[in-house]
Amino acid sequence: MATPHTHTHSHDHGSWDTHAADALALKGTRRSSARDAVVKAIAAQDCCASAQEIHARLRTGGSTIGIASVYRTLELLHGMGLVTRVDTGDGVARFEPTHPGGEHHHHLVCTNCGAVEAFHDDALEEAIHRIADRVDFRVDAHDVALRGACRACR
Amino acid sequence: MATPHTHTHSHDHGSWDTHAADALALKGTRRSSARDAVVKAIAAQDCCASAQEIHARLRTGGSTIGIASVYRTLELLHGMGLVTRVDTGDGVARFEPTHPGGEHHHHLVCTNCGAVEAFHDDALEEAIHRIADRVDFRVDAHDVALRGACRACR
DNA sequence: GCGGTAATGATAACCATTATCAAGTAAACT
DNA sequence: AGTTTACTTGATAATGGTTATCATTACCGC
Repeated sequence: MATPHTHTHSHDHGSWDTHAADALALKGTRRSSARDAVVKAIAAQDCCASAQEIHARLRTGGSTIGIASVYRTLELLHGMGLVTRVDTGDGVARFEPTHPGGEHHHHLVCTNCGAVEAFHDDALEEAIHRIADRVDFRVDAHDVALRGACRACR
Repeated sequence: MATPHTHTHSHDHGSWDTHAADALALKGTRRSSARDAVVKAIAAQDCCASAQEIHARLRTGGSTIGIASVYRTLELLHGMGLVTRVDTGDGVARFEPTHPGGEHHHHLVCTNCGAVEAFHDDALEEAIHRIADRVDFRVDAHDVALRGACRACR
């Protein structure tokens, strides 16, 4: 039923890397260091990150990538469904890898400090699938956010 | 509790209109035409609307309200929990009345044309309440968005 | 190697949202 | 009623994330 969620940040994220590379090759995009860097950065994320955060992380790591390339790559990946956009409510778009297997998580957002945690729940997924079947809408994706106070802010 | 001011007294207990007016009076805010106009506009909404949309609607209706007052009022109402913020993913914040009874809906967002529809589902609410009980987080609110293609865009 | 062109990085432009501030006004107090 | 106080307003400047522009770079088929 409900699995406790702790991001171990191990090899369960490893396949997204090649999945994304394959999809990009199939689409016929050229190879570039900027795009590679962003894809690699996203593959290393355990949860969502904003364009600015990814950019800062890369620059700190010695890259000379421009912020525009980060936004461009995120837009490209998002359009291809390789990345999921997460809105935490502060007006900043965050992104995280979309796993090919379909497994994903949702978010707990602290309205006080802005912290974001992930969780997964099968009953929730089941309920959403049932809804998708009955509405007059082709549902491609879904996202859920629970808002409140994290342990530290409570 | 006799309010010393003349305002359309609706005896419809549970309506958002009077609920909001009571909450504002309790908080001790002054009465102003700008705030009244925004509250009235929100009360008339069936679903979410952005600050700019509310502003445009009011100006079209002859009001001289400034955009800043719309944002200020929305911020005030949101802080009081009278209004719910909805992020549809296009980077603009939308708001809709938070009903005192707790009944609420979620959204179907068309990723093609941006249309937003509302839906409600008891099983979904039940699943979310169960999650709220088990996580190490004080959950105050939640929102769900199903994304895809609406009937017209499909 | 060459050439066409996708992709880049710097930066200007864009736009929703916020902050500022002088003027307006509701409520309290004579 | 007049006065005072400070909350509120509307116009506008400032902020900040995101997007568009553009000259330059560099990938890749030939």
